[in-house]
Amino acid sequence: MGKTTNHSKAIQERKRQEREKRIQDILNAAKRLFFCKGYLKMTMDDIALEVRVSKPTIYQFFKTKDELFFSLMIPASEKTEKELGEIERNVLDRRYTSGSALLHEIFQALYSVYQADPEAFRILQLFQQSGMVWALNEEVRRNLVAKARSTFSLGRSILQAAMEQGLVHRRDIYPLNDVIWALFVGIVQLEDTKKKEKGDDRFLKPAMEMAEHLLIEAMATDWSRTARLPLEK
Amino acid sequence: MGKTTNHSKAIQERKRQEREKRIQDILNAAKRLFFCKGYLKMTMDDIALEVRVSKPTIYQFFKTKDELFFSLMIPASEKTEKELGEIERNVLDRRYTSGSALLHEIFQALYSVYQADPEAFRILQLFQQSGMVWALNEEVRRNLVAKARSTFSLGRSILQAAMEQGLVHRRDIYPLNDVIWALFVGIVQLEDTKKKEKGDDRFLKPAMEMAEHLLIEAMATDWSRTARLPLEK
Amino acid sequence: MGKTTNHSKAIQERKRQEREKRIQDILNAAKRLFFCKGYLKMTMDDIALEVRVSKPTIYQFFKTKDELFFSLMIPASEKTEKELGEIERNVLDRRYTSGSALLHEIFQALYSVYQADPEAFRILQLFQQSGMVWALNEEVRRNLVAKARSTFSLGRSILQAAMEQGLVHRRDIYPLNDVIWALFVGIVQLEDTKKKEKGDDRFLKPAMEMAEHLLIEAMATDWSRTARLPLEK
Amino acid sequence: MGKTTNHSKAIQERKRQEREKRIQDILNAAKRLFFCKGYLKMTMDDIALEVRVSKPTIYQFFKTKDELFFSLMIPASEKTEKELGEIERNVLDRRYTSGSALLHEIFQALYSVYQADPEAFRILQLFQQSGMVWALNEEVRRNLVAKARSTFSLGRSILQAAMEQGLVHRRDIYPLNDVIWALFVGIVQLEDTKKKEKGDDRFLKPAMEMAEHLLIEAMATDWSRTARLPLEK
DNA sequence: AATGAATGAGTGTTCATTCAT
DNA sequence: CATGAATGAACACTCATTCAT
Repeated sequence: MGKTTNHSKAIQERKRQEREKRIQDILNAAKRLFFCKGYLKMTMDDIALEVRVSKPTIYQFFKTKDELFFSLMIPASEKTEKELGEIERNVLDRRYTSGSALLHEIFQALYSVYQADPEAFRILQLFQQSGMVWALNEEVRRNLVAKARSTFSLGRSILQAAMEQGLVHRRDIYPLNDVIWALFVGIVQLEDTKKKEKGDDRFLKPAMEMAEHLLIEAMATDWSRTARLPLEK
Repeated sequence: MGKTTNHSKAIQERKRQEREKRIQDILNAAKRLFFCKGYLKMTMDDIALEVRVSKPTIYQFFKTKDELFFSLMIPASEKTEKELGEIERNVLDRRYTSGSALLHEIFQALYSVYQADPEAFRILQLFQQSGMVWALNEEVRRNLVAKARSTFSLGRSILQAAMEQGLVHRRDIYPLNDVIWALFVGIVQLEDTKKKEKGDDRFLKPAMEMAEHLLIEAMATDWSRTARLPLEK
Repeated sequence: MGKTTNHSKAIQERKRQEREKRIQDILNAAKRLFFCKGYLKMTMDDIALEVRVSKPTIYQFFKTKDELFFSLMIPASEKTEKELGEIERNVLDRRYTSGSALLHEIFQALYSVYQADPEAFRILQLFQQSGMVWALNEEVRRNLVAKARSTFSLGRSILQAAMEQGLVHRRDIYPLNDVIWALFVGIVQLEDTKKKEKGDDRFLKPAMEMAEHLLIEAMATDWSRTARLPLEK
Repeated sequence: MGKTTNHSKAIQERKRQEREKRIQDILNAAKRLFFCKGYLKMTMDDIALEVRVSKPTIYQFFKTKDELFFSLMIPASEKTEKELGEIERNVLDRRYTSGSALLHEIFQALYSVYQADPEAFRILQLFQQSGMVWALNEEVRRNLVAKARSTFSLGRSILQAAMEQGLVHRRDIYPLNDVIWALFVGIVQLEDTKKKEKGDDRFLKPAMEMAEHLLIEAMATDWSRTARLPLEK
């Protein structure tokens, strides 16, 4: 009997893995197609064809097209939360000795999220910005909005602590947080547009570095007076 | 005979006006619907229903859906060009005595474009960012891309002159220009998303001001050393 | 008063002529377009554009699209009737001394109708054969059918007389008449198809001559025994 | 296990058959409607309604309306080729001892194609003659034109051999071939028109026989001198 | 008489989603 | 589980025809 159990356990495990793999295949295909054709122009047929699976099979894993696309965004969303959560912990533990170091880390965090899964990141943006969010199920949407809220809250918390520790100049936290986020997102989008047009993304990195520099100059207490001159050629 | 002429002239004039008005009505409805439902989800039927006109009537004025939507973007695009063009002329004429004044003016310009027609502005962004540009006619798209290019080129030209005149710190112009534009666009989008969620836009102004402040601090030569402290509460 | 009358008469006359010309222009444009695009694919807009007249103006002269196209066929139809009528009169007057002469004349008649207005001739065929006739008004259709009937009746009458005069071998008149007509029409259509494909109509004439030859050989009493051999190379 | 295999095989077979039947139903409905309304006036809705199937179901089997209608013509086209091919083989094998026998066979062949599927035959004609061919896909059209070319070539080949064997009088092969084809097609069309008008096709057979007779008289070497008189009543 | 503008009623085609097997 | 087949509901775009002027 033990044997049987082990055997069937092993089988079950294999099945689970296959299932997992199938789901991943579908998500990857969906992601790829999302960028070739856009959300509305890409069809379930397209995905099914790409994964070489029948359409109903996709519906076995995802109740609707919307849900499928929501699933695309989860990893990026969670990684953002994780990365910012870590920075928050660090700043609350007073691990940063300068504003520039902190800001660098924040930018690194956001950038690493983007790097880890650029497409997921852009999907997240696009969904939010294009109003597609409103086409989603109530449930799916609430989830998405909750995640976004939590991310923003994390950002404010970090800034709050940083100001209290004198790492960055004091400012109104709400708009400051918005501006940092907007700056990052704006660059990603702009460079994304360029990439689509010109086919290369060599502009993203310099823009990111420039953004980080400007932000540090404007915000970090350790930078303002001393280290400026070398930057000017 | 003079009477007749006047009469028919008057009639023609009225007809022209009615035509113009009808076009405006269509454009307005399209704009509104664009934000309720998005480009692809909104149909020509929707528009026709809203304007209380038959579908073919719309096709009398706009050859295709694409063309209709392109028409939506023209005013914002042209206003941007005009405003930045003026600033360029001013900076070439050395009318600005400080970097902060120039940067303030740039932000004002962009902001005024946005204010004049917030929806058109967002459409412009959305089209570019969502890849819908690629669904447009070759001709329409080329036009759009050309406009964007010209705007960016204008921005770089302004920065170039400003650096040469010592108004702003020297930096690599390309990414700097990108970052400024991205910052502005990012804020508009972010606040736009918020607005959709919460229904008010009281967050836009503070974010804009914050962005301007940060930019001036980081870029303007007249600000760096002296005027910082008062800003910190 | 006489003067006035003359004057206004002249004006009326001019107007009538202009009207006539306009109608001709419309018919010509319609004919041309009919062959470029086919009946259903060609639109009233197309015609209006080609004649540089507004659409309602066309409706002033032709109640419906159908009527317009019916008008296209009238001349060919009438010419056929006239030509065959003349041959009938000749044969009844015993003007033909040989079957070959008569058959040659019949073929000449049909061919001349075709030559006079090849497009009208083909329209006539196409309408009949494609079943478009059934889309026409009852009235218009009846007219068309009546014309066709009269043409066929004329043909039979000619054959009848020719047989009685010993010009052609005796045969069942109904199918014979049909076969002659079918042969002629079949050639026109076949060569028409070829022309569309290859762009030249140099095949029509030889085919016609061949058809005439064969018909004469098979039908004419004056040919059967004697004149065959020279035809064989 | 054998059972299972058999079972699933049987199921698959049944499914294939049902599919085949559905396709046939669609083709039949299309054919019928083609003659009621013509190609352009008949809609996919009409067909769907007739087959009592939803429109998308039709699109599962036929990519476009064009393709559907092209499919209508294939059988007739292929049967023509097959029948003429057989005759060609026979004549090359010197199986025919008289021109009249050969010509009779040719007419029989064409007539049998027509009989097997009169509507398909007429569609073939109509498409070619109405210029609808030009509305088809490049690919579909090329296919059609190729088939037609091959049929004509076959006809010429037969005539060539027949002349060389002294079965028929020597003539210019190209126009002769055209004339035979035109005669046959012309009769079908003419009688088709009559049928539509009067509702019966009792005129087709006599006309066909008359055509065959005339052709044999004019062409066959074995007929010319002797057997004529009995034909005359 | 002539026309600019308007429209009702289609067209072919697509797609997310659901069953029956 | 997986799938072939089916479909309701749209959608962009067209066209013959009619008014108001």
